[in-house]
Amino acid sequence: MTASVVLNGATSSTRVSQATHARVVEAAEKLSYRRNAVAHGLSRRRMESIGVVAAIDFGEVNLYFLEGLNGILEESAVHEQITTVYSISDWQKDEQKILQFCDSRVDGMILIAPYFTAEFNEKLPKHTPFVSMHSNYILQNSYNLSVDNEGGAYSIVRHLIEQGHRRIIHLAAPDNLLEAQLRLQGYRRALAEANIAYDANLVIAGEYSSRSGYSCITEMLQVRMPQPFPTAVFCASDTIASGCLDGLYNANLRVPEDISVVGFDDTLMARITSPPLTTVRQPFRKMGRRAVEVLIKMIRGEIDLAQPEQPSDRGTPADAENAMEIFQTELVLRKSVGPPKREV
Amino acid sequence: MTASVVLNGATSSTRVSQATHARVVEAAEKLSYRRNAVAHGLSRRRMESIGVVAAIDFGEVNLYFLEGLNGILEESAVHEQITTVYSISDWQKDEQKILQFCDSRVDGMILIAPYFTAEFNEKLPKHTPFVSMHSNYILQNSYNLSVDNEGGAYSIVRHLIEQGHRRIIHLAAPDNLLEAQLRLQGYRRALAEANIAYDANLVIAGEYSSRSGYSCITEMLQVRMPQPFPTAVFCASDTIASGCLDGLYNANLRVPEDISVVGFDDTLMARITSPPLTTVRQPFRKMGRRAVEVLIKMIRGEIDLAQPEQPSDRGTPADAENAMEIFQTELVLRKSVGPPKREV
DNA sequence: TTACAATGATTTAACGATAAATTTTTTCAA
DNA sequence: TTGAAAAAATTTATCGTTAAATCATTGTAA
Repeated sequence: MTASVVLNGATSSTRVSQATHARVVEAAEKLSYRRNAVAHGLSRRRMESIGVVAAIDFGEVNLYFLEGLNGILEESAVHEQITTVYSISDWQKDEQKILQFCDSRVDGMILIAPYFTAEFNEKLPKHTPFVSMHSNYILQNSYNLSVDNEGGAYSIVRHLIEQGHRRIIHLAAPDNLLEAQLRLQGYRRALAEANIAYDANLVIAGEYSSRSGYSCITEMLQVRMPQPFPTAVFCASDTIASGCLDGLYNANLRVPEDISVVGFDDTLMARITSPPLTTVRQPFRKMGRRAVEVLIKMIRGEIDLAQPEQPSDRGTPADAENAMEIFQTELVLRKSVGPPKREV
Repeated sequence: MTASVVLNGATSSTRVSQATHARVVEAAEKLSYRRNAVAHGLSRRRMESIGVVAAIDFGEVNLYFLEGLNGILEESAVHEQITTVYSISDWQKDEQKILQFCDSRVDGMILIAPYFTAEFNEKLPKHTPFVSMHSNYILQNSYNLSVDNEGGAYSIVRHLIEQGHRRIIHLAAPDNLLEAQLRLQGYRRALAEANIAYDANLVIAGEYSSRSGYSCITEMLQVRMPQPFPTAVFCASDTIASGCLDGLYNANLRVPEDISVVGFDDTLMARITSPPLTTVRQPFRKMGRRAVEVLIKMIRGEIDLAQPEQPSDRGTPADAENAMEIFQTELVLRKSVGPPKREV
């Protein structure tokens, strides 16, 4: 007990004299004592650690995830929180696994790009605070951090239009993803605003991978062969765009001279493709940091989602809307966009 | 107790009847009981979790780290181990932090590319098993997984020589790193074997970043201006190579027509530069998996480094050499190498 | 019937740290 | 010198789980 007070600063009523204090410190030094975090956690009912659940694709390095993770690690280091990464392969298949992770090893969880059903949402343990990032479903009883997908898509398509493009392909993400739907909406809004008719033939949905980008653009060029020939491609992610670039290269189309290409995300990928991609920056790192900030507040009980309304005399009532934050995107101009080529 | 036996399979002498068993299961279901991993860990003195310490550069995404981490996550999922990532910014400055991580929250540690002094090595807690990957120092009382840096460098430089190159720049890594020294040695061995005199003027040491690659190649071209003009560059990493490619592009040198470039690592980077890099593949993922395998054996006491020699009658004595495994590299041929250009 | 398994249920102690309560010792004013 | 407050030291109970021991049934063979 004395040791606990001296070395770990336990807040007991125990008092200890200078002499004893010194003796304890000395003994601890000699034995190179180190507090057992597990026992400490059990006693305090707080492990000072947070969990991150993410579907890291085992087959391919997931840059998207890593940028967010870096933000999380950064911020949790500041708060002296230990970060545990729970890696799953599929949100649907691994539901049981996710529940298992909530075993009081961590005090709260950050879910990166979860893909939930409302039923599963119900099953999440009530005592664990959750923060979601890039969720495809607005989680109940959780704090959601999202990005303005619609606005981001709108702004980059608008940028293409401002450069003179009017025939713009969209290599979309899987259309069961809310994110993908919003990006498509942004694309359509920009077109509508410029009085460009929406042509479903120019939109093709694949998945988030460069392989998919490659095959979709190839199908577009070789099978669909839209007329008049498009002068730009809006890809739903940088990864898709990188595959798209390969496909265009194979088709002997130069970027941006013959055709312009833009991505979405601004991961490392966008900087190292050739040409580097004009894209929409998602503030992954910032969101990761914010996720930790919010989660810690939830753990400390400073944010209570179950109690959306505060006593009326408190001024600004924290309402249910606060359980969601939307981050703005930013247009990043690089070299993959040029003016449209005159008709071939 | 009964619940513990029924639900968690505790190996107590406690016996439970069919009826009680059913009642417990039902109650657990109703309460959606989930074992408290912390209490379990305290009692069993095993958390079923491993820690990974890595210096993730906060400023830039670290692909190198991620590939290894993916292997680790993959394998630890197989063994139902929880993986905690401890991120530090500097191995020297954060020594205290590293010691703090050994707080029995994890049963063992994997160190990715640690940079240790012998004194610090001494301070590592004896009760925690350590496995190092890509260490720049052979850790005592730990299991070291390394890659054949010398051989890898040798093979790729030899490949350049076989293509006809004789004037080969080496953009080296920081020379306080064992790894960098070994790669330089491999470079020299390949040259020596082909009777090419070593020219210190062609070697320039920077650090592992594309910025450094850019500035080193630029200095080489604009300041040192070696004669006869080199026809190839051996970069100590893919990241360096990517910067080098930029520098060459700026200098209006085409790769591989005017000059060939090779890297080391075969991270994602090597696949997406333009042209894609011929490089040396490090089996990151495999090493990550192996690290977990070894660590788990150490935790279970199946590998005991303190006891390198087994009783003589046991056949193959596990000797101290077993505390180290060296992985072979593999040459990956892509598009960044061509025959040397005739003298300009 | 007694004895003795076999079976089921309950209790105790431990993991290491902590909070609070209790006991012991010291200090100092009356 | 006494006595009460202050300081120091010690004890007890708890966190949730587990291992082993003890206790209480039941059934079965002699």
